[in-house]
Amino acid sequence: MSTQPTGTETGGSTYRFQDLEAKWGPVWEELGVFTPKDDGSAERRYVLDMFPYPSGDLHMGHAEAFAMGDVVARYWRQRGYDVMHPIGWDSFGLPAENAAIKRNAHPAEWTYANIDTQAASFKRYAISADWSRRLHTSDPEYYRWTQWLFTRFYEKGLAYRKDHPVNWCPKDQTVLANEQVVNGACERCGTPVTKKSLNQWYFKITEYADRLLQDMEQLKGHWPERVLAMQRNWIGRSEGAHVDFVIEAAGERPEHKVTVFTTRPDTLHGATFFVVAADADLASDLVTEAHRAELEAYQEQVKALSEIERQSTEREKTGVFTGRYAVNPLNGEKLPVWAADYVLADYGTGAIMAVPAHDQRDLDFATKFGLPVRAVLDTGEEDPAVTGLATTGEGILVNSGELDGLSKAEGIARAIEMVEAAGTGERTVNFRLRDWLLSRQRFWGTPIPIIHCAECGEVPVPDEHLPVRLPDNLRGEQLAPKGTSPLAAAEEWVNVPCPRCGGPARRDTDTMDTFVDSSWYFLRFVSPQYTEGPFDPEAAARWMPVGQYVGGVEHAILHLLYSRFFTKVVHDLGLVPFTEPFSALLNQGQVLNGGKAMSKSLGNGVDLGEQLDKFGVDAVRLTMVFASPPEDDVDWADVSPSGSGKFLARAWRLAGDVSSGAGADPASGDRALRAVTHRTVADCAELLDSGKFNVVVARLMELVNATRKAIDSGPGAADPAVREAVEATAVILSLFAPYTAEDMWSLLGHEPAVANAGWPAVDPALLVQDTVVAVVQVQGKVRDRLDVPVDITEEALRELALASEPVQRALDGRGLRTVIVRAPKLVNIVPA
RNA sequence: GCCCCCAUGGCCCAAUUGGCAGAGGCAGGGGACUUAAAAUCCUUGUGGUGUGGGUUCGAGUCCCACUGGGGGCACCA
Repeated sequence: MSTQPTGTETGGSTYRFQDLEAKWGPVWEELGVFTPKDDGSAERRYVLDMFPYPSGDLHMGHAEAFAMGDVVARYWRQRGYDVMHPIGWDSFGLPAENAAIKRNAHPAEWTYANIDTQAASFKRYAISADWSRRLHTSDPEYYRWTQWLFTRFYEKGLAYRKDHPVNWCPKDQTVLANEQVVNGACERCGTPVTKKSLNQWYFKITEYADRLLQDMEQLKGHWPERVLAMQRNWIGRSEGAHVDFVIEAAGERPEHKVTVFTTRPDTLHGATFFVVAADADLASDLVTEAHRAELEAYQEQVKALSEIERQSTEREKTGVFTGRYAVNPLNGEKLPVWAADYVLADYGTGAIMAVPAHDQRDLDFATKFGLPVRAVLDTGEEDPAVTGLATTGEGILVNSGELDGLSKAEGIARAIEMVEAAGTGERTVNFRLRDWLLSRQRFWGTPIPIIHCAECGEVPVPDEHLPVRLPDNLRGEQLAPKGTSPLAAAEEWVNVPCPRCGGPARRDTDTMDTFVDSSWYFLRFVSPQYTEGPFDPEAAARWMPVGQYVGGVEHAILHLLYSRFFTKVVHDLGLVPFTEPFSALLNQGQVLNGGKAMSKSLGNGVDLGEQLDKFGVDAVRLTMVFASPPEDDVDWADVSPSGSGKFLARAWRLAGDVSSGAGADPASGDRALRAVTHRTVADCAELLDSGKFNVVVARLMELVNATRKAIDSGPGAADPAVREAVEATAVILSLFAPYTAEDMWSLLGHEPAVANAGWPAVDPALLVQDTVVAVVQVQGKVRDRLDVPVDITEEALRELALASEPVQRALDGRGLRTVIVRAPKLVNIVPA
């Protein structure tokens, strides 16, 4: 007899996942069961998985993430909500361009071919997506509105250009946002990043720093705490003061006012020198002619460092004297002004007052260059000048004039009052967050809709001329990175008349970072065919915010912060009533193999397609969900897709065994099995609401085991309670294993689709037990178990417990000190 | 260096939020069926919850310290 390696057989029928996948895929396709009604007949809910980048076919990571999102979508649908669960592609980006260069092709060819591959895989994977809302960010119909939004940002002053030292990836030949630099290297290719001074486009996300921080209050409890912590960290709010220092005139150089940011104004009297960022214009402005050559040599030296070297905290401090002196506004002391690279040009004001006694970096610098150290806060520790360790704790101010005797906190408050009174400073809040550098010198992205005119300057492309389409005549080598955008080479595309004056003008040749595209796609999904704007505001108000967002924690800062920013701007434009895009966030874990992330270099990759061929879609999906809590990593070496397959076969066989007719009244069925069924349904709902998907599967396995037992050695296959149990199993299983569940539903005599069967009703009467087992402890040790009525009184239970023979034996004649009674479950007797 | 999370049978993981440590699965042992095997079914768990303290009648759960693992930030003034 020939057997399928994965088939299991009983009573003449065999579970073959291949057959089920072939049978039900087309049926669902025809039914279109996953398009929301959007008619107000049910409460709307929006479930969204972070849309994929089309790099080849789907992989194990997609399989996990989308399995999780689909559990939520399918559960909510069973609960009767009108669920929107769309799918699309983040289809602009460098890999397509690199592939095009290599194959002398257009990036669109590679991109759309991969999208087709992934779309087919998603269908096989039975994601309950609404395919009618499908979008691709590289479609002109989409990026038209990315450009439209850019124009709105521009009009509000939230998109601007500036000359600034930027992160430059020498390999990708493009600039990078701060968020895309990881440990001094390009997050995409790992190449050490260098600095380059360029004129680039920025979004003024810093203007929203406070709101991005404040509004996280709404997300608490619904977003993973660590994501909120990372964003908080990234925004980096710090309270302190701006203090003005006057730089004395020196020879040909006039007097100059420089503001510093400090979190420790209480230590103003401890400032012994002053430092400006070496790479800031300020350094060159201040330096005297006598010191200019030295500064310039130093600046060259700084520029030559890679970001990795520059960020090393091991590195010795370097710097040069500028020949100038700053006057301490509090005590009139003259402080030498140095230029150094440990002060950052783009944090605070790019200049600091150095207090070596109470700041380790300043102390290291002072030690290196023989500058004085003066402690002004007595912390009870040894003198930093002697130990080389700056003191940063609490203490009492000394050597600080009228601040003497105050605590650190009092000193900070008083010092701010003093500079404010003197008009030389003010309380302020500073953020670590920098503006978002959005322009890229590459081809395959959204063109920046700006025209540069010699007469009119920057002129936005009028809305009615959008989209600014990418030229389609560039391919292969013409797209090779050369440090300027390949678009610049498309002369007939670049040269256009100025929309304002009609004179000769040139298009901006940079494209947008793909994170711009993905910062609003969740809005486009609410009305993907809308032509009057990026989205229909009414549809957005109906569907948004997203009720459950699912994706990897690698986007904790980048995508999620940018999307929050975009949503706030769109809110300020009056287009949406809400200020946060994602009410709840689930970060699914990674799929590992043998304790490590799958990677080509380790050779431990697992191919999703092979797994699906071998075990079936349902078994792979079930394995992903059952392996661990959703947010934990899944190690493919530790799990058993074949075990999942066995369970599915076991569940499926139940449906074939049911011998009562569809519609049989369960009321007459076996009460014990009914109680298990209803308990399971009730518990699963609670578990799904709290995201414990793995436990739901475990509970479902229990139900299947109980049902098997009922058929084989209980009331038998004809008992209506068995049908009730199997129907509940099919519905719950449909969240994880849609093919198997659908076939069970069909075997039970129902029409498709089980996805719309509705969550089983729970009869509360079946959840209450009339007796429970009460545990009787003596000194915390279990001595007896009593069958008692659930509603037993404390007194009655106490009496029963004390009367128990094993308890009396354990007490051994000792008297009672305390008896704790928690009716009906527990009695703890403490002997005297 | 700073911050956050985690630690339960050989492994992946539950434990109604302070009340009997073990639900589910994997692996392993035993058995039924079979000429045999596969498949299927039945059956099988002293590890006391990383370590040391503490609170409590009672701690996997709360508090403190430590160890181990994972993650984030890191010249941010």
